[in-house]
Amino acid sequence: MQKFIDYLSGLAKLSPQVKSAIESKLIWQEFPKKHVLIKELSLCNRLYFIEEGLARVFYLKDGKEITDWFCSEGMLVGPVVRNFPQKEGPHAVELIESSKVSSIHFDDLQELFDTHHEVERMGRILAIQAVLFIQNRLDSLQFESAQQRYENLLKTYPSIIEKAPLGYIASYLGITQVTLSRIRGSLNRPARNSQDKIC
Amino acid sequence: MQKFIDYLSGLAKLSPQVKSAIESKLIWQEFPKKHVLIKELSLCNRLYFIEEGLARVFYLKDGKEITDWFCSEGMLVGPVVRNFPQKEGPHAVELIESSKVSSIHFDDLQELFDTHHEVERMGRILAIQAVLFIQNRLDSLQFESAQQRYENLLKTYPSIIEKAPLGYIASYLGITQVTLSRIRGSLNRPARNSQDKIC
DNA sequence: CGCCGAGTTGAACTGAATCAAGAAACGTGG
DNA sequence: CCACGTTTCTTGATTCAGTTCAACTCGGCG
Repeated sequence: MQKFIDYLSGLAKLSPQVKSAIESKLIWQEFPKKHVLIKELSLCNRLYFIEEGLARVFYLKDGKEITDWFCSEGMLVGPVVRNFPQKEGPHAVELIESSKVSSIHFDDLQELFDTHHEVERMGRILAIQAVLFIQNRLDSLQFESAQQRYENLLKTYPSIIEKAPLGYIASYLGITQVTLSRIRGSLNRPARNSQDKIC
Repeated sequence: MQKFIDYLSGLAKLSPQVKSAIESKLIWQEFPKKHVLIKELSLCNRLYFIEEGLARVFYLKDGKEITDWFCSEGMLVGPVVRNFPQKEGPHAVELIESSKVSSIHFDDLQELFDTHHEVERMGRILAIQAVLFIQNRLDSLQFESAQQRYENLLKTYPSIIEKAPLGYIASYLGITQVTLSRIRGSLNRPARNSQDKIC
């Protein structure tokens, strides 16, 4: 719970009384692996913060599950990211690992926005961060090859690659399982030339 | 100038005194075609609103100009979109047509954020809109073919296609001029089958 | 033991990039 | 106003990354 507050006050300065106002609205929960944290983002009325664990945000596209986000420790999930007012499609959030989460009701958040200028500012900065984050993904999708994108993910979020199954990662990267498998293969094989004697 | 205020108050309710506080900070300018409105987004200290005309935001990538945004009437350009604090690369903004713009200094904007909760909220909502906008582009880049993307642009912003040269549009869509030219060709040709006698 | 989902591998196919050469349009200066 | 070079656009041939379809492997589990 403290982590959540710390995260938020890292975005914008929050006075002690605002912090405790936020804190009084938070709840803390622990859920097992595969728990469905949010069934449909558009109907979801809580904003979650992953204290520990790993979740994935996904949706159905032509009958296939598309992962469009992994939420690891210290990240937010909820209607803020994809949905404003309450529009947009049926994105769901499922836990990949058993996880500890803090959350706040959207109505409470809205009230905090109304009553505290500081919170509103925090919300603005949060949204701007989201812009920058997505901008990054856009650039990587536009200019990098599948392999480069995989390597970047490997660099920035190695934990995701260890924990999430291949198919999820592939759809997050915007490629097929098959391609991702080949990339992995080609990433391992070249090493042999120098050291191993396999032949 | 009024358009700018109207646009902003369309995002969040602004009281008359806040409106006039904003208005007092605005300046209005007119520039000819090809005028460089912003040389480097990262150094830019004004937020512009296109009242009339058309601009493009672009940057250099491996020696090539990449257009990453067209700003037509009723849109904002400036450090808000791509740059927060003052980081990020050398994005520039050039006018494609002669244009009329309103603008506000970033320091003034910051002051308005500080002094008026309403303005802060407006800023938050603006950022969220940017998130949704980019999210859309991301989805279209991930799932749509070059042709679909072109057709969508044609539907949503036909004016851009009329006014901007091919190369700009292509790099905005994330494809080459060559491909875009072929798409155009294939979009015209099939019509012949039904009506014309060319053979 | 055989089934099942997850991952790997092969072969054929495809959308778009690249390279390269023309054609059209667009100033700019004589 | 025409001749010129320059940029913008079109078209063809080739290449390549990544998809699709399909078969096959492997570890786990009823």
